[in-house]
Amino acid sequence: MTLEDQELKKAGLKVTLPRVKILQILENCSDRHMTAEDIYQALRDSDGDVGIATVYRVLTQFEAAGLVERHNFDNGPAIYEIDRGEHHDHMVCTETGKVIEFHDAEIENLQERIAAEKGYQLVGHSLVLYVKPKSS
Amino acid sequence: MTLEDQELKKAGLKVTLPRVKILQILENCSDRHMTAEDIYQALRDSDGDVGIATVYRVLTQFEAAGLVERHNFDNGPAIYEIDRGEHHDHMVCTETGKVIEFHDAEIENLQERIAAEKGYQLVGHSLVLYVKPKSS
DNA sequence: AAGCAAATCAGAACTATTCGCATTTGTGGG
DNA sequence: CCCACAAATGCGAATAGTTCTGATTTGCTT
Repeated sequence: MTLEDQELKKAGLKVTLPRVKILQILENCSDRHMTAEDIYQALRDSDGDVGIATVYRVLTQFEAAGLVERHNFDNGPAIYEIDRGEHHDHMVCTETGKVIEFHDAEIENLQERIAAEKGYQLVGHSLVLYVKPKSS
Repeated sequence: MTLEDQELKKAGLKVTLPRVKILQILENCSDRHMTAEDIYQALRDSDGDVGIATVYRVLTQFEAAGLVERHNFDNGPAIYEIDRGEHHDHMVCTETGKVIEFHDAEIENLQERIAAEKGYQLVGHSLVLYVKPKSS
């Protein structure tokens, strides 16, 4: 029983081949941020016959189970990353496409305060900074 | 020559019926935030025969001309609003769908600083707070 | 090892948006 | 004021991303 198997069990999900493989791909990918299509290609390149529909279905379940997070940058496809329990926001380089994670406690606090000022309770947020290399 | 006509001329766009009507709809809509489909329906209800493709085309041109702003909330359709030149971010009520605008100079500054710290220059950002009524 | 619910596959369907092309519509020049 | 011509439009088809459907397979329970 591998580590991935245990994670799936813990999440109350049956341990199937597609699920294990997708979890491994997400854990081993270099920059931690992949689209469903990226994962589908990675599966295809390695061996198996996993349909794109399964990739989406599994990712949605993983999200519901708290194993991965889904983000929507601008208008492209959604990107997925392993949820390590450390909340962070993203910065995307408009020239290289590079994704950088960051966390700022002050911004988080201000968000709470702004919601409260308008009579609401914050339940979530999405913050993406679009940036370019300093000198260009 | 109406006000809308002048705005279009100033933006270097030919004054056509679809463009004038779409601009009016956006200016008169109650909460200032509409999807392309909303606008298409509003046109349909009033009278004319404007295709959905034209609605999208015109909105894209308006955006390029700085007349409207497009925003992508989560994974639904894009929403459009008249650009009054006052930058603001959005808060969306997860229960009522209500959209509330806000602006916070401090958050804006922090964003600049964070980008700079990582060696980048901020070129844009997207911040959406998902909220619910305080007592529920 | 058998049974059964859960998961998967392939392909169709769906939503949001854009494209191609034949037709129509504004606009500047005469 | 009218004409010509580029620009804009309408419609339907195309695309991208994602979800659904229904028949088949797979993994957990005993």
